[in-house]
Amino acid sequence: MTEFTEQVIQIIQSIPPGKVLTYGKVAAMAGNPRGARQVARILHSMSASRGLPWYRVIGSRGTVSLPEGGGKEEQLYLLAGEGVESRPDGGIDLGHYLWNPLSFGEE
DNA sequence: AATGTGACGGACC
DNA sequence: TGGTCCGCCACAT
Repeated sequence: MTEFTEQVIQIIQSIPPGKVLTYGKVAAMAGNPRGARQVARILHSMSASRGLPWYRVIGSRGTVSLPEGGGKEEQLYLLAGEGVESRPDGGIDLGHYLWNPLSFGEE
């Protein structure tokens, strides 16, 4: 368990309902602006971990990376349940739902 | 030890 | 506006 991994998990758990973050943002906040793929890897690996709102993490353009039938619908459903409306094409309006961390930096 | 891959991102054409 | 290519990093073969 690296520090980066811990940070990523903390950050994801800190995302409030109704908001989302992109892989790149999470990676940057965790201290590695180039670690988007690692974030993805962690999510893929830790998705089993309960309490981890993996579905609040989406692509940099507000797109869900999961393929249809592979969890995409579930993710959109969960987000919709928190008020995050996705467009018919599955895209999400980042300008409206992207979480703007005011003061993150403890723990 | 070397090579290939991927829940990604950004630059280019 | 859309499709490709390249860079990054950890993990699996």
